[in-house]
Order: sequence, then structure tokens, then C-alpha cells
Amino acid sequence: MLMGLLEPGPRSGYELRKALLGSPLKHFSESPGAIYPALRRLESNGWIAPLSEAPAGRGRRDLRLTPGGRAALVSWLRRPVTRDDVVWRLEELALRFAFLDSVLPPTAAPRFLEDFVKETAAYLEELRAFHRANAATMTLTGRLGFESGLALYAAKLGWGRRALRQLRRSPR
Amino acid sequence: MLMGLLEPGPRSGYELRKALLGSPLKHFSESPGAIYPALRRLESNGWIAPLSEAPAGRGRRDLRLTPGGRAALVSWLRRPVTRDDVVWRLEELALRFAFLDSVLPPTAAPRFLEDFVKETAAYLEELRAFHRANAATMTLTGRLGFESGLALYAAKLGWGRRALRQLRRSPR
DNA sequence: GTGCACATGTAATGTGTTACATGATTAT
DNA sequence: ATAATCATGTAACACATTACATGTGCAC
Repeated sequence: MLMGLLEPGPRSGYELRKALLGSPLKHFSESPGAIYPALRRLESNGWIAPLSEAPAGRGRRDLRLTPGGRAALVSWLRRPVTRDDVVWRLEELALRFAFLDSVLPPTAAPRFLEDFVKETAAYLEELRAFHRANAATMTLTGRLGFESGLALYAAKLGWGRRALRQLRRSPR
Repeated sequence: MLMGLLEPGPRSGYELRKALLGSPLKHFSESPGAIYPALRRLESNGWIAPLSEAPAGRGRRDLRLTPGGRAALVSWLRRPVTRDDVVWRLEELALRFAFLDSVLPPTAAPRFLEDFVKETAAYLEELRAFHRANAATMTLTGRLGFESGLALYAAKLGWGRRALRQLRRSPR
């Protein structure tokens, strides 16, 4: 995510943090204790680098994406959507999708959505089968709680289909 | 979650793990490296205890909820639903709700849902306001990705309202 | 020259992940 | 006896959280 935010141009860690604080969607950490160490790790991987080599001690430090970092970002965004992504990392998928068209060609987004819709539809069918088989044995709130998961995946599937239609109507 | 699963009666760590593996909804870890250390922590807190005091070396070890553990479980389930829960811990909320009626009196579930609906509706309105204000400046997939978050919270809100109506029709 | 926001960090702690190890029990 | 499955665990590593610390630059 940090590299995706650096893609349009260099920014400081503080600005990256402000960008996260500015979004009302809170699926990822925005604490300095997570962000600054993460930036150091990206730097020691050679994926980002300070804009000016001057040591500068403390104080503002602008960071840019290196060519290697861009390649790593691209390979993250290119990863096919798998069942495991849908089951375990649903919000990371939304994040990947959001960065898609600032880094990859416009064909990438519909391809992503096709995979997403396919995997989500299959998984939702599994959830419904489980519900049919086990609803009778569950407690009342246990069953309703499970149905909250069903509602979540049904909504994500609906979103994926709508988004796909929209992309096809306006392919830009 | 582990204490909630132990509430109906003593079970071994392996059985708890099988219960997690058996659910198609995967919002929480089911790895032995997470479960067994967590059980040890609960044990050292005095919240769970082995059923038989015999050392037993290796091999099956059945665990039961202690009175203190039950109290901790109850206080977790009784916690009011806050905005922060909705924003940061949506799936933990679904889990808490699922355990509600096996531990608390039947009035707890509608109260939970009233708070949930109120907080979720307010948050969803914030998300929509942000969308109105910023959709024009976003990239195409950036905007659609944000709308996937909108769809998620709209679905959870709809679920909460339906569940509340259902509880009121059949108060048991 | 002092307060305040800007900007970056660190230390302690807890815990999840991955991969591996090992003992116990049952069936063949 | 042996294999498979039951059952519990550990070690190395990475990382998030919380709370705190510290320097920088500007406005008044």
C-alpha cells in the first residue's frame, strides 16, 4: 500500500500517514509505529529510496519508488485473484484493485474483476451449502451471525458484477 | 472465541481447532501455532483449566471454562458496540454476536443490534459524504474500490436491520 | 524566545505465521 | 509391528500496538 501511494510521486512518511488518516475506510494500520518501520524495511529492500542523499539528520525525508520497487508493486498488483485471497484477504483485494489503473494498463481491471466474481461466486455457493446443512443445528444468534458473513460476500459479489459492467460500458 | 467455544462444555485444543477448520468462514486464525499458545495464555490467566489435574505428559488434554473465564467471556460479550468496533473490528463484532445467546439472556441480542445499526448507519453516512466530496478526484478503480467498502457496510447495515426484525418477530 | 504543529522515530511487549518435531492411540 | 491419525507443541521470525521521546521550523 505504501508503495502504491508513492507511485504518483515522492512523499514523506508523514504525508503517507496523513493520506491514511484522511480516508474514512480503516482496514489497515495508520500508526507511526507501523508505518515508519515499514518504510525502513522497504528501503532496506531497495524498493524505495530517499529523494536527496543528504543525511539530513532528523526532519522531513521525502521518499521515492525505485525501479525495483515499481516492479515489486506491479507484481503484487498482477497476482491472479485466488480463492484464498477471497476467503482470507478480502480487504487486501479491494486495496489492490484500487491501485490497479494507476500502475497497470486498462485491461487489468476487468481481468481482475472476472477472476474476483468467479472465485467469490464459487465461495458464496459453499457458504450457502454450509448454511443449508447446518442452520437447523445452530443457536439463533449463531445462525444470524453466519448470515452476516453471507451478506458480506453476497454484497462483494454484487459489487464485482456492477463494477465489471461499468468498466465494460466505459472502457476508457 | 476459544472461551466461547468452551462454554457449552470441556473440549481439547484439537477439537477447538477442528471446530475452526470446519467453518467455511475464515476471519480468524486456525493455525496450531496460534491456538495452542493462546490456550496456554488463557490458562495462565486462570480463565480456562485442564479437566483432570493429572499431568498426562503429552496426549489429549480437555479444557474447561473456569468461573473467572466465564466472567471474562460475559464482559467481552456485554461490551457496548462502539463506532471503533464498526470501523476497525467488524468481523469481531459478528463473532461476538454469534456467541451472544449461548451466554447472555435473550434481551442482549436486540440491544446489540440496535447499537450496531445505529453506529453502522452513522458511519455509512460518513462514507457516503466522503464519496460525494472526493469521487470526482479519484482514479476509476480507486473510486470503484472505495465503493466496494460502501457496499460492504451497506450490506452489514441491511443485515442488522433484518436480524433485528427477525428477533422481534420471534422473541423466544 | 517560546509555543505549537510538523516530522520522525524507538522500546517494550505481545502475538501471528511458518515450518517442523514429537508423543499417543488405534486399526491392520 | 507398522502405519496412519490423533494431539500437542516449539523455534525462528516478522510485525503491530502502545506509549513515549525527540528534533525542526515557523509564527507571534
